Amino acid sequence: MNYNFNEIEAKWQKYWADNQTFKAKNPGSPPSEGLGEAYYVLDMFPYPSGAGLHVGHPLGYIASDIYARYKRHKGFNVLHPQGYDSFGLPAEQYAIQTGQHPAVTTENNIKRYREQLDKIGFSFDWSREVRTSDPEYYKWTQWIFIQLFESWYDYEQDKSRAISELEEIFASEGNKRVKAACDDDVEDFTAEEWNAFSSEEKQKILLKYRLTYLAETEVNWCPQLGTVLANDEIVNGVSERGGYPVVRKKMTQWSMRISAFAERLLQDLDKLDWTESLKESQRNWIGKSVGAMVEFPILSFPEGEEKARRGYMTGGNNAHLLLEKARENRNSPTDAEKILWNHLRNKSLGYKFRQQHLIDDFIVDFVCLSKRLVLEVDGGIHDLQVKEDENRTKIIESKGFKVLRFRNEEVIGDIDAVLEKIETALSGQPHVSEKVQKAPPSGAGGIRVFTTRPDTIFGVTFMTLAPEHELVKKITTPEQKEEVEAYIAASAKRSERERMADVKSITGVFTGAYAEHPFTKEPVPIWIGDYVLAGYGTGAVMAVPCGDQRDYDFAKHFYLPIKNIFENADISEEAFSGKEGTVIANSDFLSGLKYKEALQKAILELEKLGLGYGKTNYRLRDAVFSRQRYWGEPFPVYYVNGMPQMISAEHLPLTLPEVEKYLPTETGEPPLGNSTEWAWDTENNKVVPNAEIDEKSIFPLELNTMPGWAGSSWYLFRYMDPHNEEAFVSKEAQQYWESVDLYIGGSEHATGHLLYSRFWTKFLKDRGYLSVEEPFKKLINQGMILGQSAIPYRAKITLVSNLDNQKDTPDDYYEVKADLIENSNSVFFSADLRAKGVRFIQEKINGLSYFTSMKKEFEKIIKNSFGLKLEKSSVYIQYSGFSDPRVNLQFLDGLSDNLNLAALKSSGDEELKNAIYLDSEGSEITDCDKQNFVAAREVEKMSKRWGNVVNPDDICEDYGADTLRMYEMFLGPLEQAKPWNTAGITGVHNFLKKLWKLYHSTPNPSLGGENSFSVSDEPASKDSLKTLHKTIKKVTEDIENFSFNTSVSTFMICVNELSAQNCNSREVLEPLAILIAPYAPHIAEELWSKLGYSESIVTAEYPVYEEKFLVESTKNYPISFNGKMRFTMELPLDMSKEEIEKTVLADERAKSYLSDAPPKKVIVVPGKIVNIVI
RNA sequence: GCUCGGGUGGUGGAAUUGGUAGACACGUUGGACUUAAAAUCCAAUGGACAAUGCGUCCGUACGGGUUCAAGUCCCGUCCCGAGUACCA
Repeated sequence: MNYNFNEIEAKWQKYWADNQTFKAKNPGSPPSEGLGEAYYVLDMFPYPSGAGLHVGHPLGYIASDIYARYKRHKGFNVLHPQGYDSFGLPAEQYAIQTGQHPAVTTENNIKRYREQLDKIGFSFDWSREVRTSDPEYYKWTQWIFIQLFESWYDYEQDKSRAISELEEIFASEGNKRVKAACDDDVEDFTAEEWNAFSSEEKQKILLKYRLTYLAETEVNWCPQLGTVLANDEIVNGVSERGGYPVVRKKMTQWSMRISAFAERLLQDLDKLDWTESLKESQRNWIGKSVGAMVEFPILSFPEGEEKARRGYMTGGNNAHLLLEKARENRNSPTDAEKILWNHLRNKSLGYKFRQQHLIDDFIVDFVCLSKRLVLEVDGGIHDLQVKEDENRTKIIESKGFKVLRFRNEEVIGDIDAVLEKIETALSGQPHVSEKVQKAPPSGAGGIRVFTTRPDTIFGVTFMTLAPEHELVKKITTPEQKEEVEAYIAASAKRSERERMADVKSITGVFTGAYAEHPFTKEPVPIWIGDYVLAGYGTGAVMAVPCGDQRDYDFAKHFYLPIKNIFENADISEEAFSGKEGTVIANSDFLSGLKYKEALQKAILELEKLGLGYGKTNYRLRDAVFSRQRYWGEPFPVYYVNGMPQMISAEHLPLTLPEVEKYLPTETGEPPLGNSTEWAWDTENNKVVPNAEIDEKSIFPLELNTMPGWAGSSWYLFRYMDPHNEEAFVSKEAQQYWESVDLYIGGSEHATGHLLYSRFWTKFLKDRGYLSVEEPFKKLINQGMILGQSAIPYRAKITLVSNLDNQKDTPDDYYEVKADLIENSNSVFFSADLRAKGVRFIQEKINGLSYFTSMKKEFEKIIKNSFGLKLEKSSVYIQYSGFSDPRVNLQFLDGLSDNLNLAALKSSGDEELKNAIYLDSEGSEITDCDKQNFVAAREVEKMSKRWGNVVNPDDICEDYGADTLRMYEMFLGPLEQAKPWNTAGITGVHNFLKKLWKLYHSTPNPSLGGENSFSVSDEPASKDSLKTLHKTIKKVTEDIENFSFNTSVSTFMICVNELSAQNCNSREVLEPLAILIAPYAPHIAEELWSKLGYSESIVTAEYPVYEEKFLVESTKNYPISFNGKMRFTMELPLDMSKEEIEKTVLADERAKSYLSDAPPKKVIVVPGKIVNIVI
């Protein structure tokens, strides 16, 4: 019998299906005893696309399948399910184009997927299959959504709680003391106020606390896809799917308050057995930064806004003039001022006072900022200005200050009485140290910035706002208005992409306004610049040019001052960004302090002033949860007076309605708006036609659907108890299986799916529905299997280099005539021409631009493509797109690299059709038959478009599933990306044939050459047992370390050795079959049944490694001289060090290396090595 | 820029705590079997020198260092890949 893999594999696949071999046992259902220890192995479930599987897809499934089967042999009750993430864009796009219902497309695709998967012999428990688009499944997705709606996040207890508990708190004590995750614009209210609110007002407020909430947010709108996208669905400023542009737009959307979980999501990463790089991605995404929120009061406003202001110095919208005046006043105080200052300075009264200080547009004589107390000393002339003084006092008091007025005589005559009055006033004023979270203390408003370096606050020389910052319009002076508006308009036009591509250019405009430095009280000019992002922090920065490179560049560019506040730092060329060990200088009370001390001190002082507080900022934003699509979970939501209401859980699922068109409606509503039956009857609890909406008992339903990650965020729990109609998972099942022990999937989900499902798991745990905090204990990212593509090198670039000036130009270059390049659409050149080193020279330099941002990329291309190293200053380019086009592999002549130009030119691609092709000599190809054009090969993603997809079905047909499984593992480490090369598969296939032969007798040609099964019951030889146990040891270690490639090698070595030993002893071949069963299950089953077993091999006990078979009495010692191995010697292992040394040195070969001189030193490591130093 | 991985034959890749570098396989070359091819089997295969063997030298991106001994540890440099990016 020969190894007929097709027959064997079909037979066992049928057997497994018929016998439900891989059905995992659940607690509660019979047989409930002896379940064994639970082990949960999960693959990321696939989206069933129309293209079917290629050989890259099963890689992770094979690895997890091997592990699952291994664990079964080890006696575990293994849960190894599979399902489909079956809601998604492609089916819907297809529906838009063809009108075919996405459910039909999806069903067909799933069928195809299942067929393909079945052929590979996975040990999935298909009785537990889930599909996210199945109403019985998404019923529970909707249910979880409702739970989120009914919850809020309590920072005090650091967990999610029921919204009813929050209502209780509001009713009994208002919201002041509640530390909850909520919207920014929540206003304080008391219990009385709360109780007096109408039901609608209450709902509005509660919405700001719910873990899923409806709010107008700035979203990423993708016009081409007609939907919004989450941050993780955008790659490089364009949509992940389709690569369409994305714009910012304000829309009312459902959001998930994932930001409330930021700290837990970050902290708990440490508990997980994930790769460091993956954890790092999540850390990056969460983006925690610790620092301070600081407020810079705004000093000046343009005329016209608050014109009525009067003071001793009116009309001053130029704060620096005021400040100059203040400085002047400080330098020439009146006698009374001098006396008073002597009593106030240095915190003599316990509080810090400042003199001649600017408040709004007024210079006051003295002020204690932390107590909001202003002292004025009036001289004689003020008698004439009583009215103006009153006015001035009023305005200052409106800013929250108390004003005390003294006359010169009072101060000079009885300073003690004056001081007493001041002390009384001070004690009567509240201490302003409250965090500046709510309205800023000065009524005029301030600019709030987030900084991680409050210690550098004395280095602030200007501020920069994002162009979109809401204050920009308010503070811009009339003189600057035109310029500022032009700048805002220009930067609004620039797309996200342009902004990213052009990182280096420095742009910005002065607003004309000034802010006040919280400590020095000096004016700080306010600029706008698009290096500041509206979306991060507060959209404003305090610029510290000496410590931040971007601020530094900005300052240099606009000739703004740069103040050095670091001891011994050279900032003449660039900013100094050192932290640890840095000593702050030139910074008032921070001078001489080290970074850490200064940081704390700065925050403390800011808090005292009421102008700042320590704050932790996260980059993680709340996730937008609405999609304007058809093919997704409907929200269980209807609207009463515009307020969202949940459909109660017992009426779920709310199933997707039928629509005629899958496009948005004419009025721009989502596709569900096309449905005529999409209203909710609250009396009968069912969906009714839209026409019946009366806003009394029948209300409109939500038109958006949920995003793709909704269903995938919790599916792991559904597998535990997939048919439960009472709950998404029973407590019993969940507590038995806990969470996923091993999760395998692609790294592209690092910041999407993996973060969201951690979030939902934590939430469900908080609310008591789960016993675990994290969904995936161990996670492995399988690398991608790549295909090959063919590339004609594009030469549509104009390059002028100063190569002529360089002495060492390559001899072997080829000149391509400039006019050839100029006159064509595209020029491609043969890969072998490129290899020679090509140089393009154009004589006329017309319209050349110099793009800094492209330069680096270009230099790389020149270097990689032409092997030329160019001086940085020598490259000038005219950009016209560098990407080389990919050509479908079908255009290659056979297996060669030669492009079939005739076929290519008759293809549909305009560019390729009209292009000029240069052969290896650099001349244009006119005769496609005689001249060759060589395409370059590149390793990249498999894609139907490029014809480089390898189908696993074909491999199974030609070599068998066992070969495919082992070969995919053999390719290299699981986590590494690697190119597919079908040629190499023969090695693995031959191995399986050899394995088969071990169990069969040598063919006898006279009997027709048929092998027959033949295993002897004779005891195995010592060597064979040694081989077996060596293999058990290594394979077990490898499997535990997920080093599947090396275990395949180990099997090969084992079979090679056993073949050489002519081993056919049952004692060895039976354990070997079990060892290999996880990898090549079909052949193992076949051999197992031939060995006489009627039961499947899948639960056969894993062989136990026994050391005694490996014990050696001798060791082949490598003998090295000065560390270089020269020869080996077979010596007994129990030989002592001294004896070894003696024996080795006595050896003839050793003598010849020593050439009679005694060795300097002899190192003997028993059992390892002997090294002789000469 | 930052973070995390890497850099070993013609190729994919092995190499426990530092201890015989290149396991295993592909490819290539030669041979056997065949009318022939395929399949199968055997042998060789890091490079250079020597070539009959004995051998010698050089070799894990590059330059240093530690050590009896370095692919492995330390310092510096270069390059590649992935993620992320005016993150204040």
